Amino acid sequence: MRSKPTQPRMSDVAKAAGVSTMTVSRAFKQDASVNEKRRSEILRIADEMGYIFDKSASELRTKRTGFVAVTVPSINNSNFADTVRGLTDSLAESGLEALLGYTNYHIDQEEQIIKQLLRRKPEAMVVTGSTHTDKTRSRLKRSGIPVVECWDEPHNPVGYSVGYSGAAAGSMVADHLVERGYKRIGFIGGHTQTDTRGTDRQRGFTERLREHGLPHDRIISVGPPPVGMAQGARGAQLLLERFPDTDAIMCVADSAAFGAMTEFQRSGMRIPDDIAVAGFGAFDVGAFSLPDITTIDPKGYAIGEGAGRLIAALLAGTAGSGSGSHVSIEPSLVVRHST
Amino acid sequence: MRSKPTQPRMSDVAKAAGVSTMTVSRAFKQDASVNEKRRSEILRIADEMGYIFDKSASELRTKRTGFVAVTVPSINNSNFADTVRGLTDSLAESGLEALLGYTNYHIDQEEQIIKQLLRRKPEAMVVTGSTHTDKTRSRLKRSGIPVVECWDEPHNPVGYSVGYSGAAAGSMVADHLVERGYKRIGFIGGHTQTDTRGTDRQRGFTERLREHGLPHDRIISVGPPPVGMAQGARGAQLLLERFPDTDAIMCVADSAAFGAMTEFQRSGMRIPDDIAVAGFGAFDVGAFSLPDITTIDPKGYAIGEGAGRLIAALLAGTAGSGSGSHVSIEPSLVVRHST
DNA sequence: TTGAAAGCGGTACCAG
DNA sequence: CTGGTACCGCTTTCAA
Repeated sequence: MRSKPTQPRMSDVAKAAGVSTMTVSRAFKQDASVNEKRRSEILRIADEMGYIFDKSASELRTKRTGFVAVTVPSINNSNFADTVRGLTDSLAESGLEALLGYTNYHIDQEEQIIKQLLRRKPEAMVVTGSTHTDKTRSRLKRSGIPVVECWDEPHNPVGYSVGYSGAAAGSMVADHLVERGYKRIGFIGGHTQTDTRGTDRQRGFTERLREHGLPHDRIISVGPPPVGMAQGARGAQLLLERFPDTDAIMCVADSAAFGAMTEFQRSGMRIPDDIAVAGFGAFDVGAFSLPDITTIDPKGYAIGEGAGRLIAALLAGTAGSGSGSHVSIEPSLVVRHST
Repeated sequence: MRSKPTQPRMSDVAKAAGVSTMTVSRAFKQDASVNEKRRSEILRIADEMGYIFDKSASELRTKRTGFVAVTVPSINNSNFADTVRGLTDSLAESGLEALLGYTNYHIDQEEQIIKQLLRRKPEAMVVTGSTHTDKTRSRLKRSGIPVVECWDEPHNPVGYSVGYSGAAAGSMVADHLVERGYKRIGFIGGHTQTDTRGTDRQRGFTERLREHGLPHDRIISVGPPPVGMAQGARGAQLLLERFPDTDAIMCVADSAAFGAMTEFQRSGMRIPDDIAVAGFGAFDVGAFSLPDITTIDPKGYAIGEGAGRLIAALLAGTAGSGSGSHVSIEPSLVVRHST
């Protein structure tokens, strides 16, 4: 039985190496001036002792944490996963890490998560969407660090933003369906209150239908996000009950589109002959399904990458314009066989 | 223009509230003894000043960070997402947070991530799988904190573990296919070197085929993980080239199974009449596809929950048995129409 | 290139 | 219930 299983500190390493604590500290820095031979010797000894650098102590003294906090609604969504990858990759180039929190699509949970993350003093903050509680907004504004809102084009931005207009994306799909000759077109989405980005798409979609002089009231709401396959299937049932002569629908996400499409197929309908189906998000499932599903590619990786680059520039003081600037990422229509 | 935009410290709040720093510190703790009226007053003032508690300083002094580090291969996989949810939920009951890192299915990346996470002094560490670099193993062992390996039944455990035998899961599927009368059965999976958990399933699967006296060499390897829909589709093509008379396959994951199944369907084959398809993971896509896909439910949420409870017990000193104990989560077969 | 001392912002500990 | 003091482990600063 060992007497004291306490972790070694930097001073313990210093003692073992016969140098001062400062020299050990320098040995652990990239560019500090230490005798090279001595440095490798120190690192060897530290490793041997099982020394683990204490980030809390370092952070307290340097006031640099080297990380960016990120909040996403869900960790199981390929769009947000792409954004996190893009962000992680681009931040890595500046030696920054990303620390992830997830909100479950609830702005109240977001408030808690952001509060906790801010206590760790991130160098910048990336959040998803532009709908936040008042407390969150004021905390972010007062935090003194760069804030980037992703996946949206905020009307009332907290700071910077990287994304696209969800409404514009919705109208792209509407135009496409109208061009294809569909006349009785519906939309399946989530609750207007909670699925805020989905509601933007819906608004752009139905608004454009109206401009084309088509009915735009065939809207099915299937509950709070995430709007997945089960919700899409349920939405398809509701649509057939309420608007049985619908000839095309857009779903708020590809997962829902797949759920709806397979539900239609189960009831004997053919896609797109009996009903056309479009989605959003360019998820894998819509690329491999039978038929494959027309969708919008929102460029999730590019959004994350853009946010990461913006932050790197801001922290390096290389930023161009002033606060509140927006980086636009243009989504693209991907036409496939379901329409 | 303000002169000094520095964030207020606890002592600033104390000054503003006319109390000592200690009293403010106590006001911020759950169960500390402070005059209730004074406490709410202090919290109000702190909020008004935009004070943000400094976790680094607190951690340094208390040596408690209140978080558990978790590494998962991918953030875009519903199985791991379930585990993270289960873990987060159960840790929350003990007032602990989960901090997430992801490894991209690479043990070298895992080594880096774990090194970084350990510097933040987590109270415990949850990792996915039981394959790690030697450095990672020794770091984890020397860290002095509880370590839980998830999603596996390690032969050579680092500490605790919560999961199931991948091989046993594989044999369940083999038994099912044999029972259904299939004779020429294949497997589509990832590289043996990198897709370690998938390889466990494959071993159990082919081993059981051998025990049934059936051919067990119809193995298609489609590259490193993640083995998704594209890989499944490619695997289906390769299978038809190499073993055209195959009458059933298991895929290492439902995503791959869906990719393979739709590829078969595109080439005119019917499922399960021309070929049966089974997957693994109980992903949504296999529940809504046409036909729906027979799979194994690995109970990802339960794994996370189990790990969280184990950690909570260990940190509270309420743990039962000694080091190296394993919590078994039994996966279940979900029979659907694709077999 | 190296070392000594002070201090980052909280909290353990002890006194009142 | 409240306050004073020392100190957590590392790094800034200054001197050698």
